[in-house]
Amino acid sequence: MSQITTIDQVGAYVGQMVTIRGWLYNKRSSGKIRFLLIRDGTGIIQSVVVKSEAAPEAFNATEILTQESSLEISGTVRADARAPGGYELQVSDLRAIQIAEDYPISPKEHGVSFLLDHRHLWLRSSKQHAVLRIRSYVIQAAQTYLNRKGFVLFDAPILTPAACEGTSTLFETDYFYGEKAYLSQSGQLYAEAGAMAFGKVYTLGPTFRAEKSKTRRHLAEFWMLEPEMAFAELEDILSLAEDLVTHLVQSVLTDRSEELKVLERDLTKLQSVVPPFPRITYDQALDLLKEKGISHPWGDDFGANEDAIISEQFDRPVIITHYPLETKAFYMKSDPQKPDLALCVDVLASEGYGEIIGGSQREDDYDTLLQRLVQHNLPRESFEWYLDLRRYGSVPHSGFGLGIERTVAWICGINHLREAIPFPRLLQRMYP
RNA sequence: UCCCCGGUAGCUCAGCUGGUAGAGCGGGUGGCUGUUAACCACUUAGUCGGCGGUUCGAGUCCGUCCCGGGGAGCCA
Repeated sequence: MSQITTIDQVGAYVGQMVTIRGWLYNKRSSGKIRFLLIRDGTGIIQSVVVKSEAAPEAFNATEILTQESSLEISGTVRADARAPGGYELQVSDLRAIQIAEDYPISPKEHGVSFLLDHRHLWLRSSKQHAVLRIRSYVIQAAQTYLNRKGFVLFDAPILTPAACEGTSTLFETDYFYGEKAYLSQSGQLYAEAGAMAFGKVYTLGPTFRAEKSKTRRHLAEFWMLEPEMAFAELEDILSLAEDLVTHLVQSVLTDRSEELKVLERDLTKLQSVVPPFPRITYDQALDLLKEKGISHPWGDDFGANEDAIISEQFDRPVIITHYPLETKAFYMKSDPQKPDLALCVDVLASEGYGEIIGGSQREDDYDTLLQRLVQHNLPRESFEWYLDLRRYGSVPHSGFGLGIERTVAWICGINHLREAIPFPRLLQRMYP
């Protein structure tokens, strides 16, 4: 048996014999010469089986190989411009491990519903593969970035006793002894406790929303990255958000160019994602909408349409701050200059991808926070621990949440969040 | 919860004003020594989402339910 390697490494073995273990992606036959496209998770390579050159058993094996059959294949690596990827394998030996039967996903077109029913197999196709590799890389790059800045990974619980924000609908489940538990919609409140302990923390994990959202921008289960910093004001997280988003986009551009190519992503759109991002206030956004002929009442949050029109005006993500306080969550701090505004931020991705970041400076005064809890009809008992953070050494602090799937979908240029997570949880769909 | 669109072969779809279902792909068989979603020939393939109604006759019209997709609201 020759040197076992992976497809992404074959360039180092030109002229040598190697063994690849993988699956049959597609095959073409022209009688006595057969072309097998093999994938192994790291890439795809074309293998050429010529009757006069390969072992007879190897040539015969190509006969029975069906799409997605698993196999082990040995041959000489050759550079050839005719092969997709630039290298091909001149096959001398081939062993089928398992013959796949009636693989449902053909290289032709399929509908969304069918593909989602076969998500466990759909993951193998090259576009999905590229998206999920970029997802993996985005999460890794975000963590590397934050770790380097001195942030501590601080995992928040998923089972929580009550609403974090008191706004959205939560998934409810049974806890012990008749108690109820709710799936977390945000790790933020816990991250605030972490910030008071460690200074700078971030949570990273799944969050859950039980709203019956039925759009391409919503998932019932999605991943969120939530940095939280003590001794930080709104301005500090605006810089952090801008810097983090830039870092993610530029890192993918340099380190995941192959995947972006598979996705046929317009790179110029990503290349322009560099500081400074435009920063406008809610009031300025209203003016901007008015210029476009849209009158939006002061006090109302923007809908999908407004977000799209605002972000269209810029070639990079836009930072919107100072929304009306009354529409926002109870923990947001009001602007001392204009108390009816919140010290908060939304970052809208470019190209109409919508909100990828939402954050704020947090209310750090005990009495004000308590008053706001009451205003929002939230049960004080559930938040005693949270109030403690303002009793014992309260400091100005701020943070935001970055939606992983929205960020990945935007970077990849795909039009639905369901492709940005391995197994999406949607309103009508929890299988597979 | 509301609004719009859809459900016909394993997949993607066509099927006009009602007259007993068709193409491409896939599967199968055969051919081809450089294919690129290969190609060529032959072949296989259906409770037309369910139920009820109108009609001599319903994939087609009506009612109703189920399932899916897109959007609104909510938000990452």
